[in-house]
Amino acid sequence: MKGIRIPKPPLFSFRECLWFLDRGYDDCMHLIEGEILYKAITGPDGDRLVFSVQDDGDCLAVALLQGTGSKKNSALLQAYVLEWLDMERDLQPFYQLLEKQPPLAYMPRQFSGLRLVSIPDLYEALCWSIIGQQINLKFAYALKRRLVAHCGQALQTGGRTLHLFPRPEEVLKLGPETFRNMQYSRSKALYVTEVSRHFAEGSLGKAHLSESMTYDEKIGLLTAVKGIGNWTANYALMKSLKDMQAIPHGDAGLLNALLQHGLIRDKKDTQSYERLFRRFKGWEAYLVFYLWRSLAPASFQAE
DNA sequence: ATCCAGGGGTCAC
DNA sequence: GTGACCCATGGA
Repeated sequence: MKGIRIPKPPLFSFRECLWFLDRGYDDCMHLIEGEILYKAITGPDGDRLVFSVQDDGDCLAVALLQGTGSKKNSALLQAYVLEWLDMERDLQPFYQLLEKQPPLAYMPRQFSGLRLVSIPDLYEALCWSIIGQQINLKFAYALKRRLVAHCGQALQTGGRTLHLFPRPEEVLKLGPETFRNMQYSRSKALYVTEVSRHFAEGSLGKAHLSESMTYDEKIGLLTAVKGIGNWTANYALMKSLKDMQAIPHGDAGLLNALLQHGLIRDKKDTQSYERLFRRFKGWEAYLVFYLWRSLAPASFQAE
């Protein structure tokens, strides 16, 4: 297969996306070397693919490093990258809204071209959001790495190791002792198991959250699962289904960012909170993502 | 030492 | 519907 070239849309910055993926945490689901991004995914027929993405002028260059170079896989990779880096969205209306809010007006310039980097695999997104509940991110990434190392598949390519997120069936094989050894709390272990069971049984999946459903219906479906609360449901809708209405209400980082920008007086200032999000109707998830972006430690701010 | 981290469940009122 | 409490661990 020849490499794929994907034209970059306006207001797209691979560097900003790369910055997000490499913002100082030890994420085991991709690898970054210099300006090259590596990832492994599983195709619909179980094909395991390793690929790289890098900037190439007015395009992104995607190269298949491991797996069958079929036309089908080529199309799959292209679709995956488009979705992963949210390349098919016109950010112009969002930037216009930001510019109307003085505390946020710097964002279109400072974070220009940053896309909502997603987690296309809903199962992975839900597991990750459960793992990340309440604990600091560094510890959360360590917990994820242990789970992936324990029951995910590792692919070796040219001296690099890329991991596939475990299948729910693999996670269901883990006993309580294994989770405890990985420093999962009993609740976390239970919630991850519950989600795995639903996916393994086919009672939950992306197909259950069709685009014809309303936002409230999707939230209701997700929060019916033990361990998925309002925050987690919204996080998953935002990061996996890219539902622009999704807001992880109560999120500590979100509230801190709003405070820092003077957009709310305190963490109970629901009036200002709701007024702000009303102004960003249709772009709520992007606003949250950009606010999170603004929280980056100075050492990881882009130059 | 104390509080907070990209929360959620449970139970009392 | 709201509030207190627990879970578990690491970082500041």
